[in-house]
Order: sequence, then C-alpha cells, then structure tokens
Amino acid sequence: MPDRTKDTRMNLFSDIRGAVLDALAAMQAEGALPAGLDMANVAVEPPRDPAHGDMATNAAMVLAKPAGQQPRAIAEALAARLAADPRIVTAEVAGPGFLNLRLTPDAWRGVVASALAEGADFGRSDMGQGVKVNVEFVSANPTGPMHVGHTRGAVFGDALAALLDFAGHEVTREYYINDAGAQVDVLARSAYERYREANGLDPEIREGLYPGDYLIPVGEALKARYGTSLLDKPESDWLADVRAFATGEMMQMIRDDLALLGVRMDIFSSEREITASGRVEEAIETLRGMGLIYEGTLEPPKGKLPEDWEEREQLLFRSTAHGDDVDRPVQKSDGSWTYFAPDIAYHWDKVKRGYGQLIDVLGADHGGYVKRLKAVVSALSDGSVPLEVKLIQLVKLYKNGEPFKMSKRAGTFVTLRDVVEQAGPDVTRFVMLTRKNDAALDFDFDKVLEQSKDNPVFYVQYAHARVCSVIRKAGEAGIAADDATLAGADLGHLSHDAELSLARKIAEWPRLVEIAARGQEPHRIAFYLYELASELHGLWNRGNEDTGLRFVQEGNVPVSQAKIALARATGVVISAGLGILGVTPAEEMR
RNA sequence: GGCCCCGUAGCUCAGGGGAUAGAGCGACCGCCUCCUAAGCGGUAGGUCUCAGGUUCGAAUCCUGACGGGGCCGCCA
Repeated sequence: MPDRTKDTRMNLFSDIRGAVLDALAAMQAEGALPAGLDMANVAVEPPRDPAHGDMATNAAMVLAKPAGQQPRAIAEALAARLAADPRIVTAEVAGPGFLNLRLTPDAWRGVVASALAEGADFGRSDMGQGVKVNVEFVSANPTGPMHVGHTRGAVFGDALAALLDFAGHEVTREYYINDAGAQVDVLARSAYERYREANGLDPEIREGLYPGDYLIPVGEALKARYGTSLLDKPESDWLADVRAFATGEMMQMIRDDLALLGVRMDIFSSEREITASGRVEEAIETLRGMGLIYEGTLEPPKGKLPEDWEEREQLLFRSTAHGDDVDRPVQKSDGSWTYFAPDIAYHWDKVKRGYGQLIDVLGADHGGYVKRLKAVVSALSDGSVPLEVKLIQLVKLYKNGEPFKMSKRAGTFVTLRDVVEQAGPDVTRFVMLTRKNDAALDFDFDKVLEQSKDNPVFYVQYAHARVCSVIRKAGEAGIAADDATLAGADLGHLSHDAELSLARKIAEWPRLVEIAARGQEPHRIAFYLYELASELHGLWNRGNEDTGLRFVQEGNVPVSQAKIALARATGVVISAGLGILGVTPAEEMR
C-alpha cells in the first residue's frame, strides 16, 4: 500500500522549491536578505530551453525589488548555498537573474523509483487539503436522450472531478434533475400520446410536443402499467402520474447513457423535491431578510427592443449587490417561479451541505446566467463558498471533413449514444478533453478513429501498449519484470541522457497535476500525456540505432530491469493520467 | 446597447508575467536484418489581430478598437 502522506510522496519540483526557500530563509537569518519577504511568487519550473538546465528559479528577480538588491547578487548568493545540496550539480546565474539548476542523475533515478513504489498514487497531491468540492454537471433535462453537447459536459465534469480528487479534494459528482418545469409537462403530454398509440389509437403529436421515437417504449410501458384506464380522461387526472412515470423513464435512459461513457454520479438532486419541500419560499424569504428581494420593474434591454416588451412589476433578486449587471426576476407575471428561483434554493442547499467549493459545468448558452448564480451563492454563503462556473463550448461534428448538420426536425439529431457507439467511450472521452472547455471543439468521426500519430488517443495508447509489450518480451527472455522486482532494480544502470530525459518528463507529472487542478483544466493532462508518450516513442526509436538503449538487454538481467523500470514508470504515469481522463489504457494495439 | 468566450506557423491547436514562442497536420530530406516503422530524427514556416498602458521583463495582466461565436424579462 503506497504511503499517501505528504512527506513520502515524490514531487521533485516542490522538493527543490523547498530547498530554495530554505536557502532564502538561511540568507535572511544571516542578514543577507531582509526579513518579511513574500515568497509566494518564487517558482521552480522546467526552463523553456532544456539547454539552460533541469530547473530554473526566478527567486532573485522576484525578490530583488522588495529586498532592494541587484537580482544577480541575490542569485549568486543563492547559487552558492544550493550548490551544497547533494541533488544539485550546478547552480548558474543566467540572463536577467535566473538561477539555472542541474540535478544529479540520482535525483532523476529517484523519481523513477518513486513512480514504481507509489504506483497509481504517484502524482497524487494533498494540495486540495481535503476541501469538499461539489461538481455539478450534465444536468440534462429529463425529456429525452443526451446529445453531443451533453456528452462533452459529462466528460469534462467527470474528468474535472477525478482531477480534483487526485489533487486532494473530497469530490461529489452531482446531477440536478429539472423535473419541475413546463418541459416535463410537455414530456408527459408527449408520452401520453404514445400511450394512446400503444392502445391502438392515433397519436396526436401536436406542435410543441416531443416527437422522438424514444417515447414509444414509454407509451408501451404506460400501457403495461395502466392498461386502458387513462384513456379518455381529462389531463388533470393523469398528468402528475404520467409525468412522474415518464421522467423516471427518461432518467433511467440518461443513467444508461452516462454509463456508456463510464460516468457515475454520486447524487441526483430533484428540482421537484426542492420545490415541493418549500425550500424555494424559504430561500426567497432568507434573501428577503437580507434586503435582496423586492418588487420592481426592470429596464427594457438596450438596443433591439423585443416586439412584445411591456413594463411589468415583478419580484426581483438584487443580484447587482453581488456583482451582477442587472437585478433578476424570480417570479413570472402569473406569480409562478422563474427557473432561477428553484436554482437559488438548490444552490443554497448545496451550500448548506457543507461544501467548501461549488463548481457548475454548464453549456455555453448559459453564459448569461453565470453572474446571477454567483451572486446568489455569494449572498447565501456570506461570501464564504466560491462558485466556479465552467462553460462548455459547442462541439462541431464532422464526417469526411464535412460539417455534420444537426436538426431535431430532420431527425439528424446526434445523441451521446450515436457518438459513443461509433467512436467508443475511450476515444470520445480523450478527444473531448484535448481542448479547453471554453474553446469550441471539432469532432471528426473519421479523424478520431484514425490510427496514427495525428490521433492523440491512439498515440498515447500506443505508448502504453509498448510498455506492456516490453514487459511481455522481458518475460519471454526470462527476465523478471513484475513491479516488485522492478522497484528493487539498480537504477544506477540508467545513465544515458535519453533515458534521464524521459525520467525528467516523468518528474513533471506531480507538478502538472497541481497546475491542472489549480486551473481546473483537465485538458492539460491530455496534452502532458501526449508529450510523455512522445518521449517514450523517441527513446524507443533510439534503440533502433543504438541497441544499448533498448529496454530488453538479452543476457543482462540487472541492466534490463533498470531500463524496464523506466518504461514501467512511464506506463504508470500514462495509466494514472488516462485514469483521470476516464480512458482505459491499452495493453496492446490490435 | 450590454455581458461572456475566442483571435498564436498555410491548417488544427498548446503555452496565459520570465530567457531565442512550441506540437501535430500539410511541405521537403532522412531512418526498418533490430523490443509493434500504427514509430523516430531533421529542414522550412511567426510584426502571438491592432493601438495604448502597467512592469526590471508582456503572446500572457489592464484599457480601447477590430474580427468570429454565444447570451440578454414571462424557456429551462
């Protein structure tokens, strides 16, 4: 069982940063630097140009001004101290005051050893300090199957949740079911027509109802349950029952769709339950008590005035008090709640459940909704719980390089199931995570299935498969290559720069996890994995010309084991990274 | 009219205060007697949309243009 405590988990970059901070503290103790300096901006990172060294720190430049000293002078003094560190070979001042560090081969070998010892936990961070985070995502209306846009939201939300978990947060994946608005009444009426159809009558799929075939089995199920007892009854007799039944069926379908993608929610919250329990009124009254609810009229929107605009008094939330541009209506003119009102209650509910942070993953068309949500969470948590809204941009589908037109009407509506059945869950997930959430994504059915290096999924999978292949080959050659044996290998046999270079890339993994988690950017994992795979493929091919660089060295067990340990460490990181993205690592390519 | 996102190589995109701005594709030149060549190495290709500002330092932060997308009370 790998140890998960901070002291033993390897993160070479934060370790060296610690050494830099220690050296700076010692300089302060000696009076070489003034006390009370803010070290927050002192960074230790890989230099852009590897020729500069293994790691670089900007400490001298950051501290020069507050310390009232020349950057190069600080850097020189820091260099002298760091040179005494056994892990550091050279510390050279360069450029405007960078301090470039070169580490011993043993430092990099130590990273390989740690990756093997820590296994799937290598790179796990305690940065999140166990803070409870609620990630709400998908939340598709229970009125039909999930479409491509939902797919991206599902993949992003799930990967973000996994990433935050890996970075030390306690994560809850949550789905908010919009089962209370007018759209579920429409669903009920649509299902009722299918129920009539199931009973041999002609369905009347009027304008405004959902025409999709997916409701036909729901009609059948209604018949099985109610027989003919609902026929020729007024809507008021059956609406509530049919609605409950149909939304239940839709949610089952959505759960099945999510399962296809490998997404599992921890909690499903129901708008209907929140509304029925009186929590909306409670939330509004709480806001009223804060002076944030009032009767008023809104200014008409500037520019093009809607045709049917009329001034109207309604119940408003003073979201401008918490950073919004205008106040927002919580009640319609007929006195019923707007969609926003139950959302207020729902977010308050999440706050009360004790999360330290809320994240909503929403479609980009909800951009105009963000400020009021933040305002409400700010108001109801007294500013103590940050709400982050991640907007997911459009997915543009292509087939044969041609845009794929989608239209509900024409029946060319692409569902999550369509995508996953054609591309497979692994490809779907990886491709949808190769872009920032706030940038539009092109999804080309042909390109994503291509088996070449322009397809990042394939390329990363191939690297992992090669690692597995090496281990199989070792077995055939009679070289023990199980993890326990590899963990005990003498890594001193790794000395070629091409090998240490791969170890350097592996060393970046724990740092990358923290950067990605801090920015809530799972796409960084995907890009890193591509780079790591590239390093492995590069080293692999070096073995073509220089047989001494092949992983399996027939007849030399200790050297083989050291080299295979390096390959296996790479595989461990790829596997962990793919795990965060929700992609299964391939054992072999077939 | 307002708000949000985007603008980086021919194309698709990384990088989001730090040194000479990167990758893939496309183009060109090389590498299989060898652990999967489904791969690798190299060459060419940039006023980081523009203009100001902050900073020791700006593709990165701020302001304003311009271009593309999205949204803007009684839909959810």
